[in-house]
Amino acid sequence: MLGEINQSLGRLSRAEKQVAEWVLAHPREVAESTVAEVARAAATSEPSVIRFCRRIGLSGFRELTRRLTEALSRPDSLVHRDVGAGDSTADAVAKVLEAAIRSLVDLRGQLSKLPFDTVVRQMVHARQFVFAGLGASGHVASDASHKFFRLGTPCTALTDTPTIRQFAAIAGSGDVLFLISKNGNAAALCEAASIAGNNSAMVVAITDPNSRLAQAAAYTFACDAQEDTNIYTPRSSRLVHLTVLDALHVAAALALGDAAAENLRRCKDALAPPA
Amino acid sequence: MLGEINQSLGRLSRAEKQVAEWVLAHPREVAESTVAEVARAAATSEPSVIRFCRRIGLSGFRELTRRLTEALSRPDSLVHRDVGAGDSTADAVAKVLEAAIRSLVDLRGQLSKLPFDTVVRQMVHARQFVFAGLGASGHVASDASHKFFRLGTPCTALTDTPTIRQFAAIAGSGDVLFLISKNGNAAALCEAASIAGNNSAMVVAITDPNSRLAQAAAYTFACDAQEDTNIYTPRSSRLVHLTVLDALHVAAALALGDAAAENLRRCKDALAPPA
DNA sequence: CGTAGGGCTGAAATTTTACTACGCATTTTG
DNA sequence: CAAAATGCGTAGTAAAATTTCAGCCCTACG
Repeated sequence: MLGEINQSLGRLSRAEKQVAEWVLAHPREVAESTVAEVARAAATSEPSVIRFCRRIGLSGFRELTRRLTEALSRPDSLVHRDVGAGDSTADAVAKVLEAAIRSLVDLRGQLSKLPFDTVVRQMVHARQFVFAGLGASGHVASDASHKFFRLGTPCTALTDTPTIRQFAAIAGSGDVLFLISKNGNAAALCEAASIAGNNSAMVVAITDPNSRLAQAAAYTFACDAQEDTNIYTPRSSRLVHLTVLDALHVAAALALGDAAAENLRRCKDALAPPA
Repeated sequence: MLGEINQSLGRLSRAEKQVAEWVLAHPREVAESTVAEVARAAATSEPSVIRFCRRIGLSGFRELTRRLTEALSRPDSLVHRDVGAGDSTADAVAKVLEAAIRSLVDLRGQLSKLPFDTVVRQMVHARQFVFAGLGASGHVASDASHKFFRLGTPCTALTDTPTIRQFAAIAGSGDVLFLISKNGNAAALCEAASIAGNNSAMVVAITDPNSRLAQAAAYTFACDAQEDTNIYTPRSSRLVHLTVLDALHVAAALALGDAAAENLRRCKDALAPPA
C-alpha cells in the first residue's frame, strides 16, 4: 500500500504530492483522521485530498483509511526509520513502538535456532539460577531473578562486576549462570563465563551471536544487537532479552511439572488472596 | 477484539446484544458498513449501535470499524491460546512470544489516546523525574530512571512503599512522578498519587485505565491489564510499560532539544570512547 | 393494586464528515 | 502572445455519525 503510493508519486500534481508525502510520513495518524485534518496537515484543501485518493485508484477517503489500517496492522510490514530531530512527538512515539515490535518479530523468526530445549532440560535439575548483567541488562537480570524464584529454585541477580567475578569463582556443578549483555564485549562477563564454565557450571549467554561472550558461553541465545548509530534509538534489546527470559521461564515451569505449577499458584494467591 | 466483545456479551442489554451478535457473526461486513446498515441488519436502531460501541470501551462507530479491520487483517488471526501443561517447549515459547508481540501491537493501536504530547510538554520544564513501582514494576521504574537520567534532568526510582509515601509527602511543583503498576490497585500508590497531586507535583500513571490509580493521577497512560487467569502467563504488561517509557524518553529528548541531544551523545561516547 | 422511578429504546434533530460544483489562477501550447 | 487546459481552493451539498428527547417497559415499593 505505502509502496504503491510511493511509486505513483511521480504522476501526481503539486497539491496531491503534498498529500501523498504526509500520508507516507504519518500513515497511522491518517488512518484515524478526517479529511479536514489531513488537508490541514498537508497544507492544502479537502478536495485535493479526495482527488489524491481517486488518483491512486481508490474510491474515496474512507477506502484510504481502511487500506491504511489494514497495511499497518501487519506487524511485519513496518518500515523502520530512525527518529530524527525534526520529528513530532507522535512521530517519535510511533517509530519507537514500531522498532520494538520489529525486534520481537525478528526474534520470532529466529526461535527455532535458539537452544530453548537443551537449556530447559538442564535447568530442571539445577541447584540455583544466577542472572548477571551490567547497566540496563542489570535490570533485566533483576527482573528475571524476581520471576524465576517463583519456580522454587533458588535465584539471584548479580549486577556489578566484582560480584559477578566472585560468583564465577565459586560457581559449581548444578549452577546455571545466565549472562545478559547487549553486545557481549564486557571483559568481566567474558571472563566470568570461562571461569564458571571451567568450574563445571552451566553458562548461558543472552547476547549478540558474534560477540566474545557468545564464544565463551556453553549455550547462547542469539539476539542480534542492531547497531545504534542514532543517539535517540532506545535499547530494544532489553525487550528481546526480557522476552527470551519470559519464554525460558514458562518453558522451565512446564518442564518442572506439578511442583513448579503449585509454587506459581501459591505465588498468585499470595498477591490476591482468594476470598 | 472479537474475543473482548464475546466476553462482554453478558453485560449488554437486549438491543446491544443484537448488535454484538451481528458483529461477531459478520465482522468483515461490519468493517465496511455504515451505522445505518448495521442497525438495519441487527434489527435495531442507530443509537443502539453507537451505544454498543461505547459500552465495549470504544469512542464510537468509526473506531469499531477501524478495530475490526485491524483485527481481521492481522495475519495471525489465530486465537491466542494460553500455555497449558501439555505444551511442548517449542509451543510454549512460541505462545509467549506471540503474546508479547500482540500486546505491543495492541499498544500501537491505542497510541493516539495516550497523552504523550501533554506529558512531554510538561516534562521539559521539570525539576526532576521520579519513577515509582512495586514488584515487577519496580524493575521497570529502575530501568526508566537509568534511562531518563541521561537527558540531564535529575532522576530517581522508588521501589518500596515507605519511600514512595515519603516522596509523595515532600513532592512539589516541578516534580514529575510516574507511578507504574499493572492493575493499579495498590493502596500506597493511589495515596501517593493524591498526596503528590495536592502538593502540585505532576502525577502520571502508567497502569490499567479502570483502576483506582488511574483515577487518582492527573494523566494516565492506559495499558489494559489483561487478566491472567493462567498461572503460566508472563506479565506482558512489563513490556508495554517499558515501551511506553522508551517512547516517552525519546519524545522528551526531542522536546528538550540540543542540550539533551548533547547529553545523550556524551553518554554514548562514555560507553564506547571514540578512538 | 397503583404509582414513582430508573433504565432501555428508537424517532427525530444536530453535528460532523465526506464529497461535488464551479470559478479563478496558473501553466501550457500553438 | 493568446487560447486552452489543467489544477486549485471556496463554498455548497449529501450523507453519515452522534446527541437529544420523549415514550415505554419493567421493577420496587407504598
